[in-house]
Amino acid sequence: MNLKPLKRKFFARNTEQVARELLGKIIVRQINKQKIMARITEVEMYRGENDLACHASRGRTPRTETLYGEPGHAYVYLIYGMYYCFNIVTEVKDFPSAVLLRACEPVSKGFDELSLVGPGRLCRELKITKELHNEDISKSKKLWVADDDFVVTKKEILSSPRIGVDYARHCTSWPWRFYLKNSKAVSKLKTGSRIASDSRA
DNA sequence: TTATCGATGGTA
DNA sequence: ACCATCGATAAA
Repeated sequence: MNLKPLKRKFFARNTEQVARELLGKIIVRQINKQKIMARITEVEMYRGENDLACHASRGRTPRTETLYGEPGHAYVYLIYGMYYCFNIVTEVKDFPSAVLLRACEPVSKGFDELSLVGPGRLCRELKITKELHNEDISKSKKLWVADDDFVVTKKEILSSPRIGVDYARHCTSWPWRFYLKNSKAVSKLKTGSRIASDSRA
């Protein structure tokens, strides 16, 4: 398994391309020499101030400063008072964009099949907290993404609207959620069935 | 099976 | 007053 970190160049590209290529990669979380690993199965992209679902849609604030910073840094924030969400900043400095990691399937032992599904659960299980906010994951010893030479073809990737952004008006329907068709470890909106627009290729 | 609700705190 | 969530519970 190739656990070398993806470099900044990987993240310094078009956000959709980065989002799609992150699928199948491995998140490595190292806590004193102990590595927890998980394969990315579901992501969402948030791009620019014109994306009403993006935290930067209301401009540059102390909170969103990291989104405007160098690509390859972690944007970690607290949601609903009790969960963290982990994003990776993309593109170029001063343009706010990132990819939210929504679900993984376990690579390390000791995880239930679905315990890493959902952005809040993923962070809880990988122990990603505000301590890692703004961490440079191209250089970090605590958190990075490894290529693992895992091959994902275009056909294996599906897209849908993003989850939980009903407030984002015309941006709500943008198909900026990407996930692996063949993975069980993707979030479901309603019990049993995947959401309607999941069928697009 | 689907719907609703409470926990809990940073942000603007 | 929101909110890129989750888990529990109730209703049907």
